[in-house]
Amino acid sequence: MLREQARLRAAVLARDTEPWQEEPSLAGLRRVGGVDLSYPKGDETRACASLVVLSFPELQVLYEDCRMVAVSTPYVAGFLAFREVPVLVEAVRRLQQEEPALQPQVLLVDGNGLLHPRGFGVACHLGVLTGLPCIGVAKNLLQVDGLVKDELHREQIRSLRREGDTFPLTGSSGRVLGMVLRSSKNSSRPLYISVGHKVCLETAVRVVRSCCRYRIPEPIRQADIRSREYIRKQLCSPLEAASSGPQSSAREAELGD
DNA sequence: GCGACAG
DNA sequence: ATCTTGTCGC
Repeated sequence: MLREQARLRAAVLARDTEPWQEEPSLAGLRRVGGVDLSYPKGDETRACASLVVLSFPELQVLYEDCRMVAVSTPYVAGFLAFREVPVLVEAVRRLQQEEPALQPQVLLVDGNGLLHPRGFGVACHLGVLTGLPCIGVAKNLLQVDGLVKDELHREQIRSLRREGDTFPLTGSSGRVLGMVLRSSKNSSRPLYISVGHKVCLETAVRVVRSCCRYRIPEPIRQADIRSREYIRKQLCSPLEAASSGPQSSAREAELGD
């Protein structure tokens, strides 16, 4: 997996590539996508993956795809992409095939982009494999390249008084790996924004800010709501499967031999 | 052994 | 990620 990350990392573009990104007002941006996965509590093999596309700047849901999928790899810190990206790439392909006109101009991804142990988080990974501009949006700081959640960091967070306030995350390497953003006037908990693919950090922060009705940007929030609701329902309704039992592969495997 | 550990 | 209720505030 290390080899694979290094190979794909070479294809990451950390700068803007589209006309609307040159516009401080984001004029020309019409569709923003969001992805998220939710997991049933005990099950390590399945998940509900959802991809939504919202209109911009209205933030109305134009497209939604939410379904149970099989996940192959377990979650390992630093390798989240290997667990979540495969099914998300499938979701993007379905969208491109079934509703090409609703293709998002940028995708908000749960997790980090360049703010990663090897500079290639899930937002970069998904971006490279889909070719879509991606932005990493993490709810927690991944301590990397000298960045730590010490008292100084907490003080910097306290200094973010108004929504939209930010401060850069500069690693000991001198590189700015991401931006801490206060996305809501209500919550003092910030968001950790980083470049995923084909978007510069400044544009990334601008987009996320413009998508926040609450702390979590609307595209990701809508994807999150849908996937966890799907899990919640199917977790509370194994009752109605009792009437006509067509599924009995487990019993066949037992008695068959 | 101790602490970290996106989702 | 998931386990979990009420509660305080606008």
